Amino acid sequence: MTETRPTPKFEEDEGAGYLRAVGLRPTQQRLALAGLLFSGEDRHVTAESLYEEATAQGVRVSLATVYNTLNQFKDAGLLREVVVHAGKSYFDTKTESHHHLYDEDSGKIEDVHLEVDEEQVRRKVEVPSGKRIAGVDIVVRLREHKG
Amino acid sequence: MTETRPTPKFEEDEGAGYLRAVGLRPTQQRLALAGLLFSGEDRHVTAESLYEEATAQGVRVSLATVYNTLNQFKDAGLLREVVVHAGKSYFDTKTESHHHLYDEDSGKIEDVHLEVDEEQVRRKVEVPSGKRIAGVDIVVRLREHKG
DNA sequence: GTAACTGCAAAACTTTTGCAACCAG
DNA sequence: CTGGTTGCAAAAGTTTTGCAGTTAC
Repeated sequence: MTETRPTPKFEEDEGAGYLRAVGLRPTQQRLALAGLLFSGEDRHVTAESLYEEATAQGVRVSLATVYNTLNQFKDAGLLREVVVHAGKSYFDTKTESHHHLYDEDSGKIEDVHLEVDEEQVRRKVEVPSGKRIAGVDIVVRLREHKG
Repeated sequence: MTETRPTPKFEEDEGAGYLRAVGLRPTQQRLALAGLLFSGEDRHVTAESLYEEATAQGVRVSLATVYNTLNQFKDAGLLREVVVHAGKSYFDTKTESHHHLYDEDSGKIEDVHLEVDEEQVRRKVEVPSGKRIAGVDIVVRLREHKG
């Protein structure tokens, strides 16, 4: 790998291999959605927002397939789910450890890097036997100053 | 503060004042639900779980009213919402700063006390003008060890 | 008495699912 | 070909809402 520029995780002409590598058949819809998700900057999407984006670009895909695809990508480790609102699922293309800023008024999510002592968390928390810590999520909630 | 015994926030015979203090008319349903929520230990409920509990005790209340009441209590500051799952709203009777352990398999929530340097968070985060940090929530997710 | 509140059912949303048609290999 | 995928519509699950009737004060 020649790391001279921000390497996109996904290349239009080799998307098929990218999906096969995680056990997913590279279908038209998956390739198109992966292209939207992984070709550029890291991003946060909802099923609805990705569906609208795909549709706007002329990609023929159903909302149900977007939901299914997002969940498949999540299970394959290509996406992370971000839980910030009880009524909506957000997905983040950045899978490395980081945390989130959530604007409760607009619904916008941004990444924030906080040094969390995961070791401190592991020491503080009594993990029941048979269980493991699947993740530590921090959400910083923003609201308008006036109520 | 004389903290010699676990002071219930809510006393059956003075629940009315407790609700009036936050601007809510003490109706039968609100008194009954407040009794369930605030008479004993701190607890975590969903609308559904509280509705079932109330119904089991013979309290006549509708699910819609439980939803409305939980949201009114939240707005009044008597409850905190805990967002751990995109498809369900949880409410916590403990309103002081603390964090949560969430078992993704069973859906159970427990409190966990982590010393988070809120000041560090405030320094790290660029708060847009007109916005304030409404809260910093940490969720430690537990899953079964085998996948 | 009257405004606030409740109950019910319906509506609104988000997400999942069943199944016939379709497509990748 | 053949099984994995997709699309559609329907179903499922949670939460909100409209409105007539009830209740607190």
